[in-house]
Amino acid sequence: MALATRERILEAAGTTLLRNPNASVDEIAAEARVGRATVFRHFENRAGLLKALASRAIAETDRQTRLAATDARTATDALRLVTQAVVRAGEFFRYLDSAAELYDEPEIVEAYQRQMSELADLVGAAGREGFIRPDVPTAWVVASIDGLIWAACRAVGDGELGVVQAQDLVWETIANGLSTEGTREDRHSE
Amino acid sequence: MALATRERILEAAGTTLLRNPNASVDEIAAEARVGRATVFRHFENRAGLLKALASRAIAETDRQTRLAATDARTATDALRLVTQAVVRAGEFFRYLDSAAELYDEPEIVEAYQRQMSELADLVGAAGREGFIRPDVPTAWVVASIDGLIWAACRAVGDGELGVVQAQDLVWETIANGLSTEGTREDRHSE
DNA sequence: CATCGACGATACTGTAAAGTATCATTCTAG
DNA sequence: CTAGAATGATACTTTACAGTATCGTCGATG
Repeated sequence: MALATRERILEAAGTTLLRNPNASVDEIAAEARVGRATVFRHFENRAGLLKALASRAIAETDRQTRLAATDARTATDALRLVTQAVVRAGEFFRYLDSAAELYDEPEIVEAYQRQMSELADLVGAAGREGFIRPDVPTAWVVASIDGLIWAACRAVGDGELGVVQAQDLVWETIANGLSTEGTREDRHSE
Repeated sequence: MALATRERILEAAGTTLLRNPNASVDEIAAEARVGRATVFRHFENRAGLLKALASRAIAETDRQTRLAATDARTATDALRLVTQAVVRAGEFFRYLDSAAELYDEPEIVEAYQRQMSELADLVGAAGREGFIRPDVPTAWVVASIDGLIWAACRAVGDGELGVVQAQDLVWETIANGLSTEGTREDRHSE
């Protein structure tokens, strides 16, 4: 079936490119257990394949975040749900870490900036609810949430943490940091 | 001068590879304002250049962290100083984000794992001092510190934050998170 | 059973970049 | 001033990979 094949190729591209961002079409086709020519039957060229893969990641992230945002009653809650949704979608975009070729795909860059800007809006709204410390620059809030999501996706991908556990830890770290100081009574080791 | 030329090439490689991880030797040579052949006079091949660049980043990070660690009176303080030292050294290794070719340089991989393991040791010691919440897995503490350092280096490189500001924000976020909830004033040792 | 479309295999071309070789030039130490 | 070393420029070879074309096979569908 055409659709199943296309999906197999995208899936294989994701895992192969995560292992080696410069993987050739040969390698991707081999991973998908598909002839190399078939890849070019489904995608105009290598760049088209990468673009389709990125679009899939963006769409999946959008789907997860919109789904999450509808459940939120406050901006703070929305920020939490969206953050955790992105962690859940992490497996779809983790390969993008090293996808330098996509920097000059305006459609992809624009989508990334839109998602970042939506995150910044959410941070702003949560700040107006008093959730975010006023002395921390918004740029840092956004950047650090991004960094923590990245760390969580990586930890999940490496099998160090489960998805749910990672989701909780990300939010806990955002909200309260890692320290016992100020948030809980001081305790000594286990 | 041979040394100055070699240094110019390394510098140019850093900035060029940050912009485009797949940059050719041509581009690097052009950025260094040096003939392409000269690059091959100073480095055996492209991989050798990347390896030298990575070694330089590792050495610089080691230098900064060891310098910082000597000033520390407690493990918690050492963790803070080392974290901030790595942020300071960030410009040297930020290009490594997308340096997939280095994954099969055992010397480089081993150095990276050593640095991560030293960080884990420091986290463990800080935990025994009661600084780290006992309910947070060490793997997550290490991963999230890594993620926050990464975010800080990126923000500095993009001009969003100054180095000192980023150093403070990283530690503040590690210690207390971003939220006003449940957190008191932060403790700085200086 | 016959047809049509998707696929695998393979061979071919074109190109970009790595790496090598050579020679003229420039810089520097003595 | 001169010899030797470092460099720039350039031309060349080789290789890896993208992309195209072709043909035979397999499988579903009518």
